[in-house]
Amino acid sequence: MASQRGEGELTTTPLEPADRERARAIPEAAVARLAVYLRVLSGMVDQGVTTISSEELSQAAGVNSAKLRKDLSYIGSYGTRGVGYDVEVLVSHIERILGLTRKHSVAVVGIGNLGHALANYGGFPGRGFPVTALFDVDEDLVGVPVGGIPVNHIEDITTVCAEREVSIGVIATPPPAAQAVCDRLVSAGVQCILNFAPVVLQVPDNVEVRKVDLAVEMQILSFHVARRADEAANDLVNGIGVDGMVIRP
Amino acid sequence: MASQRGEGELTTTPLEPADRERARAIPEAAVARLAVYLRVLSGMVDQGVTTISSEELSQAAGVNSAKLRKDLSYIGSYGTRGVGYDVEVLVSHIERILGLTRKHSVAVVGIGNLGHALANYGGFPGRGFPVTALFDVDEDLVGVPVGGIPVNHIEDITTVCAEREVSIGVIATPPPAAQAVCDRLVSAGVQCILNFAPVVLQVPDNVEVRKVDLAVEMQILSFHVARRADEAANDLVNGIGVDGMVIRP
DNA sequence: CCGACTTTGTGCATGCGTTCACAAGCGGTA
DNA sequence: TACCGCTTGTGAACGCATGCACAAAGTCGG
Ligand SMILES: NC(=O)c1ccc[n+]([C@@H]2O[C@H](COP(=O)([O-])OP(=O)(O)OC[C@H]3O[C@@H](n4cnc5c(N)ncnc54)[C@H](O)[C@@H]3O)[C@@H](O)[C@H]2O)c1
Ligand SMILES: NC(=O)c1ccc[n+]([C@@H]2O[C@H](COP(=O)([O-])OP(=O)(O)OC[C@H]3O[C@@H](n4cnc5c(N)ncnc54)[C@H](O)[C@@H]3O)[C@@H](O)[C@H]2O)c1
Repeated sequence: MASQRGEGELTTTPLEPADRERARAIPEAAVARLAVYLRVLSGMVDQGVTTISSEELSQAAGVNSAKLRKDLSYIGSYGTRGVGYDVEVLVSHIERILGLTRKHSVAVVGIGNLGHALANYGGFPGRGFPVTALFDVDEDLVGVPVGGIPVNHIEDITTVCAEREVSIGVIATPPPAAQAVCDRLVSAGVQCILNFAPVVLQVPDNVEVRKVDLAVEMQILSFHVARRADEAANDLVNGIGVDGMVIRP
Repeated sequence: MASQRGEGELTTTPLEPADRERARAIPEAAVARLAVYLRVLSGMVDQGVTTISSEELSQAAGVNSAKLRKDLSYIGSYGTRGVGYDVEVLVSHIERILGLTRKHSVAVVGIGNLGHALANYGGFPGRGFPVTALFDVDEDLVGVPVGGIPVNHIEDITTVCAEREVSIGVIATPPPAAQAVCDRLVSAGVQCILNFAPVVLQVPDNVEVRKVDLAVEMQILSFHVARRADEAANDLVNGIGVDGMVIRP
């Protein structure tokens, strides 16, 4: 079912066989960083920077320069030794590898607190992710435009997603509704899902899910506070003050 | 400066020496999963489940059962062979390791689209993360209550953060303001920052930053679509149809 | 009390990701 | 053209995380 629109997508920007091999091999972690490099590089273009070294770019992106070079090497050799990288060339290659040569239409499901924020957010279209459809179960919301797009009823999800060629579905419903919404997105042919609801979604193999769980993020931060406070306590009993000074040498 | 409130925190829930060693050794990836297990287990408690096996819990959390057991082993041996884990015991141990035995007061900076959603969100307080302070630079917003809390002016950040013992700062301002806001949070003594602005923040070593970058998440999804479409194209030229059937054997 | 059955906890192998360190390559200069 | 200094690209080593497979340790029925 999901492959119905598949053939149409094959016509966009065919990759060279060599690139194909590489794309398969890029580690997930490197992909995430490539997206960050892309953002930094876009800023460079705006500032009129034409060339950048791995050292400079790695600083701006907050990573090790060796890691940066390795990440870039996954997508090919587009630098000039002794000089650095041509910013625009790098941008276009990263965009190509990340599949940003075509637009990815986004649907948001659940137009509550978070859904409103997402729909109103101006940052996505400019980066190739136009929000083209909004869905909610609340009759009072249906028809109301949010961020310029009228809310559709969740029942119409299959038709509307097909019409607008939605490729990414964002789930911003309460947790109990998330799995059902996910199932509907999947049967509407959406293969990429970004989930804000704190639940583990079950999906078929051909669907990619990423989750954003703010409570988990905070708990990780909490863990580090606790660990740090504990190390301080530990150091204290070992005769080292909290500011690093030795109390009783 | 950040250590001013440090000593007060040392009094909360001292860990046993054995736990201390363990806490230091827990891999970051495992910490993130422990938070997920905790959420799932909390749901189990509500359903009246008293005991759970690693197999069941791993299913519910969407991970491999061996990995789950290894993760749990980082925090100690609290299971019963042949039976499984006592849900409540496990909950309390994970909470202890994650430092959730004390509340972590949260401040949100930048009360725009996203800041409003965060301030109105009811999910944080119940998980030990009460939002106790809101800040914005916009005079029209100052004094207006959002989610029950009046917005303070950004200039008052140091005083207010100290008063309300803020331990986590959330940045939801436009990107150009993020680094300045971050610096102010840091000098106000906040050691944990959750950043929604798509910029790389520079912070001292004793401050922990986590970022949530939705555009990056979408680009990762985009990469997978591209890779998949490409594999399909590849299979096609090798004589395999998009639905997996061989066309010309 | 015993033996069969269940499930944990972990040693070990494997694979992935990071980092180091340097040869190869390029531009500039004399 | 030949040399010099700079930066890339990557082989190789290391460390961390994952998953397997099984001994150890417990429960439960008889
Ligand atoms: N607001 C936040 O800052 C925040 C933070 C972290 C996580 N989350 C998570 O994001 C999700 C949304 O949060 P929120 O604060 O926007 O909630 P909300 O209650 O404000 O909005 C939920 C919306 O989903 C709609 N909805 C409910 N069932 C639906 C269904 N079956 N199909 C379509 N729409 C449906 C509701 O009508 C409502 O408009 C929740 O799962 C929440 O846990 C939110
Ligand atoms: N809205 C979203 O769904 C979304 C999605 C992804 C990322 N983001 C990011 O989150 C951030 C906030 O997005 P938003 O849509 O809420 O923006 P917004 O423009 O709606 O709100 C920003 C708020 O920050 C305030 N502000 C500006 N400078 C400030 C300063 N120096 N100190 C304190 N407050 C200040 C503004 O007054 C405004 O109220 C942005 O960086 C954006 O890129 C937002």
